[in-house]
This record gives sequence, structure tokens and C-alpha cells, in this order.
Amino acid sequence: MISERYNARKCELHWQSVWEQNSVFQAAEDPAKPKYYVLEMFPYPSGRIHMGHVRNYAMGDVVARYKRARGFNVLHPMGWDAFGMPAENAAMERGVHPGEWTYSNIDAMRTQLKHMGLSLDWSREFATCDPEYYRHEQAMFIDFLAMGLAYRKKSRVNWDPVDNTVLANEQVIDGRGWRSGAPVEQRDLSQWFLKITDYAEDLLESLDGLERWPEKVRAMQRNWIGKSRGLLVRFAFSPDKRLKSGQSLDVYTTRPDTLFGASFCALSPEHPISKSLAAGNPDLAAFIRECQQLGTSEEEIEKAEKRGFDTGLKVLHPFDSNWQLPVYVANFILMDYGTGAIFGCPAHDQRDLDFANAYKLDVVPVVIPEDADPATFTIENEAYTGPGKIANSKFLDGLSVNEAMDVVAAKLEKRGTGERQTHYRLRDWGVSRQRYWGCPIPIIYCENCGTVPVPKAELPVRLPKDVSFDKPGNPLESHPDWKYVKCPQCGRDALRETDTFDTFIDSSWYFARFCAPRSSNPTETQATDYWLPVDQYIGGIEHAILHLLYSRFYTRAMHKTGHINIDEPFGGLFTQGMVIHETYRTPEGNWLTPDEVKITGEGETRSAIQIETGQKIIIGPIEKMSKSRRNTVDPARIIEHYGADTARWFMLSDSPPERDIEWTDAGIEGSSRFVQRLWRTLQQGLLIISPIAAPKPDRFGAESNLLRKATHRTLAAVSADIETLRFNRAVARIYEFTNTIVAAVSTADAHKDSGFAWALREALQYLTCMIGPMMPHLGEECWSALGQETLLANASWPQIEQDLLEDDTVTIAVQINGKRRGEITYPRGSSNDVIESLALKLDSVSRTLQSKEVRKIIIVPERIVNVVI
RNA sequence: GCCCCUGUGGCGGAAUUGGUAGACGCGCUGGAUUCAAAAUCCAGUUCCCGUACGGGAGUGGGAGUUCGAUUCUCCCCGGGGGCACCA
Repeated sequence: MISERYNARKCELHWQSVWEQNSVFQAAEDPAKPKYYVLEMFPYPSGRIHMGHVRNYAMGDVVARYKRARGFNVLHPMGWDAFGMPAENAAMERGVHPGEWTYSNIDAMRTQLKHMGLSLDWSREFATCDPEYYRHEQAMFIDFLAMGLAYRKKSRVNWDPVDNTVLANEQVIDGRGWRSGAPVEQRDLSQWFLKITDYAEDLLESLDGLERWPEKVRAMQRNWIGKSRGLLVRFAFSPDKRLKSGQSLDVYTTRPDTLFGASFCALSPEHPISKSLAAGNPDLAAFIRECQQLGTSEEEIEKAEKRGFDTGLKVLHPFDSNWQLPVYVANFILMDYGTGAIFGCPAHDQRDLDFANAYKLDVVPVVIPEDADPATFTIENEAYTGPGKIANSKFLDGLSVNEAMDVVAAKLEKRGTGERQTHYRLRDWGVSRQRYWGCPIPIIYCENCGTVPVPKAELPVRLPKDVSFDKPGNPLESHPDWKYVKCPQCGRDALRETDTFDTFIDSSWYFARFCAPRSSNPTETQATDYWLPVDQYIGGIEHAILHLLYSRFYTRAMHKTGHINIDEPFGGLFTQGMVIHETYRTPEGNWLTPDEVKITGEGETRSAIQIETGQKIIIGPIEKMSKSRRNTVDPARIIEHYGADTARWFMLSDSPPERDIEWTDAGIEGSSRFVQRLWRTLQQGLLIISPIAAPKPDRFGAESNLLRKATHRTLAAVSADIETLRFNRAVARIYEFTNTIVAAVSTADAHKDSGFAWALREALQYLTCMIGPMMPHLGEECWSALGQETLLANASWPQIEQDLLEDDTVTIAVQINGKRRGEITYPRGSSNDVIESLALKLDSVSRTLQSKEVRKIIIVPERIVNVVI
């Protein structure tokens, strides 16, 4: 029989409309059913989805559909992280309004996502740039302010002196503005901050309770919070007329044990003492300006060559007032950490060592490894940070590192020149952005009343539509009238805050909004109490720290202000690997998409040209797919050509979901072939299988029993794989199982076997259920072909018969000296004596043993036999 | 620079978490079917020696622990992510 090929395009449209017409995926609270909230990180509407999105949403959809089948009331919503810089860049480059650009992107991407056949509740969709969303953000900010969770302080930004605009770190390239090319400066601006540091300890401790989070994410957050115990040391200055009398230099150190190895002190360029000295010293002022050209990013600062400026000031060593240490201003000292000043111990800190070598300062090792000789142990280009005994440190000599820390801390505390402290690396969250396309900060500045929140009744503070991007800088600032308002308290002329919120705020609570997306309050307790926390959150590993930590904090802040009753937003987290791809740039530095480039040659001779112009292209590093690098691959052609099911299946196959994958469509033919093969096998099977309501036979023949074992074992394995999100393994099991079915269907003998028709129906039905979460359209088509009248999307996950999972015999390998020499099969539960004699009887073993003496036989039942000779 | 992850055939990867390395898929080779092609089916496919039987090597590199290491420990090398204004 020649069966018809599976027509993906026709079937996919059909089932998508059936699901939609029946509102199959619309969720509602149902206290009688256990809930399950599946959420994938919502996308930034860049215009087109790329393969990274397909991977993310295919994974989430498998979980959502699987949990539905398992009887859960599933919430699986979708929305848009719609504020952000790319919309403003589009406005500047193409003159299109950010809102218009964003909404048309949303339309395009929604269509693409719908073609994927995801089990989403689209009735809950929202975009964060909608005033009906961001008004609640404004209301909550006012609540945060009232509760002391928000405050204003001066903070530095990257400033482009030519474009007169604030630059994001991404827009600073080698210390220059990306458009103007002008060296970047740092500027102090008054900005709003949220007090995430209030929760540093809680955010740290609670990580232990997040058992369904990857350990690596918890580790990254722990390091980010960076709790340290150390000592604040007050260095007295040697008298100097540039200082106020009694002024001391406060230094925070986690290594007080190395105090005798100190050879200098260093101040951050932003340190108050640096600034006051600079006022009277043009050379120092110039040096500080140079430091500031590195921009604000920690990466730039730490990678830069270590440089310093000798202030001429001296401090006295706390344990020896005859010992003076020079005080530098140094480019690698961060004002935000500790006190913004350090004492440098070059022997035991690499940065200090680099600095000391550059400025010819002493390098005295004071921690000596156990196996080293203190008399000869020296440090040259590599600092020693390991354990050891203290040396060259007077009364500390011979102590361990920890003992020495205690002794130093105790002595200085007693003297009043030191204080044990706990510090966190975590800084407060700066949320002000000098940009248009974000949520306006609902604050009014009145000369009379000061900082006044916009009354809640007047929310939302809407973004004005009539803005111009002709001038650089924030269009809200230059808007003719938007910022001029009356003070809500005294009615006098006042000014609106023209900064908008960091877009991380938008994504810090959207999961809560999805529970009741049309509520006139930010959240609806009845809905959030039912749905939250998110049971399975899925997104890229690149969000391991910022987004996930901000959300954890924001949830706590919402709890404190009465908007929610939980502290941890995400019960289970899965961080998928990124889809990465090579990057391509023209010699002028313009990014090109993979479509625009032709690659020739291999290895050393590999090169690329731009298809349109024939010009040679620079092949850049392999990076995560992103709009800004243009290294994205649009799934549209793949979906159009092969169908959404094939695209989904392909993305789930092969690679473990947490691993990065370099995009290639090699192998997609295989996925497509499998779809056809499965459909064909089903067609052939339909001619053999028993009717839908046929009762289960009392007994099964050998062939049928083998098939049933394969069916139930595959189901057990696939269920476990989906529960743990190991989709690639589930795919492999399904391939194997399909091969088994194909073989059974094509074996004439099997058909005569007792109960085979029933066993084959069972196999095909189970197979259909198993592919359903991954290839839902094909699943529905098969389900219907099998004579089912319900939707597979609403069907229950099949039952496993436990007694089909176990065999009565065991096959294990026999090794000689750890090298495999053969295998034996024996009845389950056999004694070690039986196993041993079977193993020794093997030809391959006995042959080797003839000339050798057996020293030991290791038998691990049901695992291995190892004969040691 | 710092923190986190990662490395297995020609390619993506599997290995019950210390117990048969290479499941499954891709690709490739040969064959069947066909007027021909597509599709499909069958066989083979880690590398080296050998017609074969078989033997040896082998999980980025080096050391270690163990009867046994892809798995645990240490050092080194390559790749990716994050570094607070990309999202």
C-alpha cells in the first residue's frame, strides 16, 4: 500500500484553529485541581523570532503539554518585554516611532509564534510598554518609596561629550562612544535606586532553599552577592597639610593576616580624598579624568593596565608607626566596593603585584606554603593566594592564615583602629535611565515641597507620543511641555522626572501580572495565591544573575508592600543553553546576517564574502544569537518548508537542552524523515491493529509481549526524561521505539502472534501520546487516525504497567583487568558463585586465564564482573 | 582581570551518575528497488595493525585516587556566558 505523505502545512493550520476555537489552552483558577505554572522568559520584540526562541518555547511547550496530560491545571502565558533601547535606535536610524516599531514587531512575532503551535493562553497576552501594564509599576514604585525601598543618590554614567548623551555599557567600545567615537567621560547624575542591599542576606540564604534551581545559577548569585567577612582598618596619615587633622584612611580588607606584607595603599579615583587632592593638583585631576575614560564597566576597569598616581601622602603601618606606606590613586580600585580604598599586599594579590611591579614597590611574602622554605621563598610575577604559614610578620609568624586574621582583628579592635565587618559586593539597584522608551518614573520635583510622588489617582504617567529623536539625549527632557507640571501638593510650577525605569523592572514582576493580567490592581491576591510561584521557569543562562536576582528582590519588595504573598517567584528554574552562531562584519564594522554571507574553504583557508557586493567579510567569534550582532537565523523558512513540528522536534533532538548549540540545520532532513516515517508506520499499523474498544487479551504471545515491554519501558523512560527536561534523550528513546514498531509491523510472524493486534494498537497510541508534547500537530493527526474522538491536547498521559519493566535475566560485562572480554547472561538473583563460574567459563576469559593466575574477582551483581590477574 | 559553565568518532551527542565508551540521529560507503530520479529498504561506518580470527589505542592535554575513571581530585589548554545602562 502506498500511503499518503503527511501534509504538515495543512494539518498544522487545521489543529491550530481547532485548539483556538475550543479555547483549549485558556486557563482559569480551579481549586479542585493541582496547578502548574510554566513560563518561558518572554521575548524582547526585536522583529523576528530566531532559533533561540524556538528552542526556548519548544521546551516550555513540552513541559506545559506534558503537565496538562498529567492532570495539572496549567498556566502557560506569553507577553512582550517591550521597552528598551533597540526601539530608540530604530527611531534614530529610520525615523519610525519606537511605539509603532515595537507594536509592529510584536504583531510579526506573534504570528510566528502562533505558527509554532504552542499551547499558550493568548488571552493573557500583554506588552510591558502598554500604559495598562506600566501604570502598576508606577504605583508600586510609589509604594516602595513609602516603605523606604527606593531612594535617590548621585551615581556615575557613561557620558558621550559629542552626542551629549548617556551611553549604555554596550555602547561604549574601547572607551569611545559607538556613534561619535569620542572618548567617554563619566558623569555624576542624581538617580533612583532600589534597596536590594536590604535583602542581601535573605537573597543569599534563600538560595539554599531553591532546590529546583541549577546549582551553577545559585553559585553565580552567591558570588554576585559576594558576602565577605573582613576587617576595617583605620590607617593614620603621616601629618600633611593637605589633610584635615585627625583624618584617617579607612580600608576594608578580607586579608588582615597579610598586613605585614603591605607595601602601599591605593584609593579609587572617585574616593573623596582623591577628589579633594585633585582640586589642588592638576596632574592628579588629569590622571583621574583618564581613569574615567574607561567607562563604568567593571570589566573594562579590571582588564586595563594597572596604573596609579603617587599622591605623596603617607600612612603609618598600624603595628609600626615608623613604617610609612605611600598612598596612590589607582585605576583598579572600585569605589563601590568596601571603602573604595585598599592596602596593597603584592605578594598575595595578583592585581597588587602587577601594580607593585609597575611602580617598583616592595614585594614581601608573608604567607609561605607548607612545603616551601621561608628563607628562599620569593614572589616574582605570580601572587601566592594559597594556604600556608605566616612569616616575616613579627608576632604573627608561624600562625595559620585564619589564626593570624583573628589576632590582627582582635588587636586592632582593642586599640580602636580596626573593626570586624561583613560586606556584600551587591550594590543597590540603579533604576534611572535617561531614555524615552521606558516606564516614566512617577515623581515630580517641586522647589517648595521637594520630591513628590505623582498621586496614584493620576496614574499612569504616560509617555508623550509626539517626541523627536533628531536631537541626541532624552526626548522627554527636550519635549516642549511634558515635564512642566504643577506640584500635586502646593500647586506651584514643578518639574516632572524625565528619567524612565530600567527595563529590568518590567521583567521583575510580569510573571505575577500574568495571573490576573486585566486587573485594575497590579496583582490579584486570589489569582497569585493560586498560581504562584512559577513551577517551571525556562530561559537562557545569560539571565542567571541580573534578571533572576532582580526578580527575587522585587518579589520580596512586592511582598513587603502587600502586593503578593510570596518571596521566591520561581520554584523551578531551567536554564537552557544558548543558540550561538558566528558573527560577520564588513571591514567598515557593519554587522551582517548569516543569510547575507557566503562561506568558502575550510580550516585555515576559510573565508567569507558578502553575497550582494562580493566584498570580503571578517568572520568574528561565535556568540549568542542577538539582534545587535545580527547573527540570528529566522526559523520562518524552516517552518514553512518542513512544518513547525519538524522544527520543534529538530530543536529538541540531539543536544542536551542546557548546553549551548552552534546553529546548523544539518540533520533537519532526518527530523523531517522521522515525521514521514512515523506517519507511514501508523498507516501500515492501522491495517493490523484491533478496534479502538477491543478488550485487552488475557494472554500475549512472545512477540507481542516483547513489543509491550518496549512500549512500557519507553513510556517510563520518556516520562522520566520529560520530567527532568532531558528532551534529547526522550527523542532518542522514541526513535528506538519507533524502530521496534517498524520491525514488528513488517515481520509476518508477529501478526499471527496472540494479542498482537491489541499490543500494536497500544504501542501506536502510546507513541502518539509521547510525541504529542513535542510534535502536537502530528500527534493530533495520529490520535484522530487511531479513531480517538477527543483531542490529544486534552488526553491523559498513558499508564505504565510496572511488571513489564523488569526482565528475569540480567546481561552484564565480564572484564579482565578492567578491559571488557565478553558478557554473560544469568537469571536475576543468581548467587555470586553462579555468576563467577559463568564468567570464568567464557571462552574469551578462560583462554587468557590459562597462562595467568587469578588474583581477585570483583563481582558487582547486575553491574560487572572484573577478573584481576 | 574576576565569577560560572563546557570539551567524547567526520558531525550533534548517549552512557542507569564509579561498572560493556560511542545508544539514537546526521553524514558517508556499498547494495536492493527504479527507464531514471525522489522517496524507501538492507548492510557497514571510532582509529591503527590484520584477508579473517583477533590484537592494540582511545572521551581536549598531563598527573593522581581505584580492581575499574567520560564520570572523582589537582595542574594546563581551547570554547561559551556574566561582570550591574543589551535584553
